[in-house]
Amino acid sequence: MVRGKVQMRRIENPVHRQVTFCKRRTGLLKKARELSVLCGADIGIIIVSGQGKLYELATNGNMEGLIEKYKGASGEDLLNGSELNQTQESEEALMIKQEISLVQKGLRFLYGDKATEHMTLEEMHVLERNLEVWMYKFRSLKMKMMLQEIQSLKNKEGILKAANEILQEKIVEQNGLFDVAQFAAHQEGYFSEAPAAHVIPNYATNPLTLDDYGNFIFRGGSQMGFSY
Amino acid sequence: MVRGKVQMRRIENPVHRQVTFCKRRTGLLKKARELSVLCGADIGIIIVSGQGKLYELATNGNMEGLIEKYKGASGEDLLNGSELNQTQESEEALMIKQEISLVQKGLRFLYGDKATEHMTLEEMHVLERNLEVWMYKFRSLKMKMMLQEIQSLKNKEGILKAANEILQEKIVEQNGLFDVAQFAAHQEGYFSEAPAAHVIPNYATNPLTLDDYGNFIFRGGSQMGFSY
DNA sequence: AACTATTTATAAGA
DNA sequence: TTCTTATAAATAGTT
Repeated sequence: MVRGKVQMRRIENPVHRQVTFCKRRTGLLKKARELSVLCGADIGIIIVSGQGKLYELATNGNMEGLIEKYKGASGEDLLNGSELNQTQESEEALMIKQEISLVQKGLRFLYGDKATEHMTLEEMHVLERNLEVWMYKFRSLKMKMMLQEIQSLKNKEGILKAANEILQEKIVEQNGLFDVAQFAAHQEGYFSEAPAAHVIPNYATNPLTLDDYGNFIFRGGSQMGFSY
Repeated sequence: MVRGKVQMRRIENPVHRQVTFCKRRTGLLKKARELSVLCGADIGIIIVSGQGKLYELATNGNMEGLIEKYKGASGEDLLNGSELNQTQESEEALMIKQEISLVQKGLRFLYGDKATEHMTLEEMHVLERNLEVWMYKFRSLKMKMMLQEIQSLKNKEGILKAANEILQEKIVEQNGLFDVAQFAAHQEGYFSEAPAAHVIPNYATNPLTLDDYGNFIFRGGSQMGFSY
């Protein structure tokens, strides 16, 4: 039992230290998972024990990505803009290829033979994540258009198939940097119900305002309502 | 004050979520510092909030060094294969494997040879729990994948219904530790809860999540209202 | 932020 | 290791 407060200094007894390490490590990772779930945060933890043993947690299943994000954020001050462009571009291409591969696997799973095509939970996680990132990348399209896209997707072959096709288009585009105008024009053709976009706004310099979301009625958050 | 257990799912109220994020983030970092001091471990934590804000802790004051160590180890991992892989495998991956394993066992039991595939009541409980976890993990996919999978299960007779029936048999055998009626009622609620109040998120700072996406696709939720 | 009723984590013992 | 249990610590909801 706990007798009095624990002194906050290194536990000298190696056995006690090991046991405490095991217990508290478990507790720490649990807390991290909870924080991630409750607050939608993305958390990565690296623990190196006194013996040099490594433990890790990446709540999104992608420590590398988190590290990149961390480095990107902390390196912002040092490196502005162009120098890393080349490597970032090839990384982008690699990522897109991976996304396509995963989406295609998802499609085979959905429309193909589920008996032979296995998707692990982890793959589903990554797929979900990639779709999220993908949507974020295209956030600069007008929300109204997005709504129509989504309704269109719903009516048509489904998000995975469309995502796949668009990603396929994007890989064609990847020789240059991503071109919003080109993509938007493509969207126009792809979704027949979409209104003609006479002007393609430059959202890089003109961020969306709330007015842009005007027709977009958001109906609350996720209400799956299960608990455990 | 704390009233009852906290439901382990995303906090929908943005204010509550933010407050909880702040409190639990502080708690997590404190736990990490304590573990580091008590056990001489080297710990790095990267947290990306839902708003994309970055928080970090490096107990030795050198996150870069820790990341290098991590990358070195996981690189070795890839080369060496099995042994390090076992100990250094991410908690997440381990959890997922366990989940899949148990669910597969459950499926074999339900649809395979019940005579040879034995499941204890405890395993059933865990399976039930894991199914909930599964459903939770998939909450933000809310896509055809989910729908088709679940409908497929439903068409087959429904794993949960079947599980319930079998649990009921078990319970009769074992003096009723488990309230099937309550469980079934709980199941009903999974997809039928009404959406919460209208919120207009700021997508400039809050990239769309698939939760948002799901509310487009399944607006109204009636399509998700299947029962078991 | 501060306050507490509760839950959760966990140190030590078995 | 794993379980038990007394106690410390964390924290959800309120003010």
